[in-house]
Amino acid sequence: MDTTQRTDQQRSAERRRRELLEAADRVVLRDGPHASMNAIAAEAGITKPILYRHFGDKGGLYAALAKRHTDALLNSLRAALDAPAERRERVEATLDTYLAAIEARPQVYRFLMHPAEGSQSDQGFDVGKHSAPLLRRMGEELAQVIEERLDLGPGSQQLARVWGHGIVGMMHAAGDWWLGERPCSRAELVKSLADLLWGRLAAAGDRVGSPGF
Amino acid sequence: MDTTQRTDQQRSAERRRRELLEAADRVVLRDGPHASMNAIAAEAGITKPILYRHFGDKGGLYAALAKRHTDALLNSLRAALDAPAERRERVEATLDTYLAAIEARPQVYRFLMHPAEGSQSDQGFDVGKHSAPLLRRMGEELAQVIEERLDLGPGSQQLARVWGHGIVGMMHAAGDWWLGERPCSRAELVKSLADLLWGRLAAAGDRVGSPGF
DNA sequence: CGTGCATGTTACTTGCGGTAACACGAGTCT
DNA sequence: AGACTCGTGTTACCGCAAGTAACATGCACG
Repeated sequence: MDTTQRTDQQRSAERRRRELLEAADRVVLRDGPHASMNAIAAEAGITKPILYRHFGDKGGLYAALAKRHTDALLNSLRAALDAPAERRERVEATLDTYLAAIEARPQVYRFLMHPAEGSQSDQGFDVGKHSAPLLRRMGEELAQVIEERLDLGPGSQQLARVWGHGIVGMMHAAGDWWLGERPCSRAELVKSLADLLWGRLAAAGDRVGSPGF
Repeated sequence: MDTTQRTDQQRSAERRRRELLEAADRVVLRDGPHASMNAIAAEAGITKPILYRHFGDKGGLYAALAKRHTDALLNSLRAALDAPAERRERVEATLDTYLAAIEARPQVYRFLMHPAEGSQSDQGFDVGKHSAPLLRRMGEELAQVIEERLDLGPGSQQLARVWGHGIVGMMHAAGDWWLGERPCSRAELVKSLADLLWGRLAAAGDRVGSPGF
């Protein structure tokens, strides 16, 4: 039978693919996202064309690589998001999980936000493709949780999606800035962001010099 | 005197530089951020080395190009942010201004978020550099406004910066997603985001199936 | 044995960023 | 006037990375 054959070959190919991905991971984490295919192939102990046979092109490799890390991070976030605790606690835990992840492995994080290399087309208007898939997936995921758990009245689905992407973007941008400047501890950052989401911006009083109008 | 000479030459050089920037602008808007230096030079009616004499390298050209658009956008945003109106109105006006800008010229917007090409180093850890300067500048600007206008108690400066970057990130991510999928009108998006900032997330009730516990 | 077929290689093409070397024109100094 | 400088422009090249073609090898199956 050729089915057993094929599965054997498939297994072998998948194992090989995983090895290649791990090698690529090492190189990308060492040299940054601009690592060359030659370097990755060398790290894996082989030569370029094999990479191309496995992943098509550089974009394919990077997509596969990104998927691993993205899946891992999303799993952590889901755990924090679904924990049996109060809403504020869950929000803070999720923020903290994300920030801890990007703090622990900045290169991974940087790579994930960066797949703007091997993309195709670039024709005209396909905006919204360059923003990392990680952000989109996190946004959709969060939107789903929001919509499942919160009672938002009419138009809830759309509102949840806006909020999902918005909150993820807030987390991302603040984290990016924080990682660069380290102006405060992670816990302080988490609390500040949660306060923002809890409406402290709207609740704060005006300063003396600017009375309303 | 050579001063008058020099100023003449400077004037001429600056005019030339502006012409080159406009040509580059046309090409980048037509071909996307991956436009080649050759293409830009051709559009300007000259050849590569001149571009390099004026801008150093591709990163320099892109930085100069980005600065123009960034300055323009920031001016619009400042106007909306400083308008004599209530806080909620100002926030909505600012969001709307930003979204209108990226809606009107997606390519410009895409380019501004994209200067990950001509960057240097890429050594190890300089995370926080790849995120577009536009986002950073917007974040700092907003932080300043927040800190000037709001009474946030102790630690206000730090809090304002976190919020500035966070809000800008929220606006950016939501705008990026919205521009790609167009799930609703601009006005609806603005209102949803403002609601988020006004604490509606914290105020919303739980859905039936998940009673906290 | 020969026939597939996956895996691996060397060697090449193409295209881009960046640079060196040379050429022309206009104003300046003596 | 002639030499000198200096900004502007060119052609032709280097180095490097993505991607591909063509060839080699090991191994199963008939």
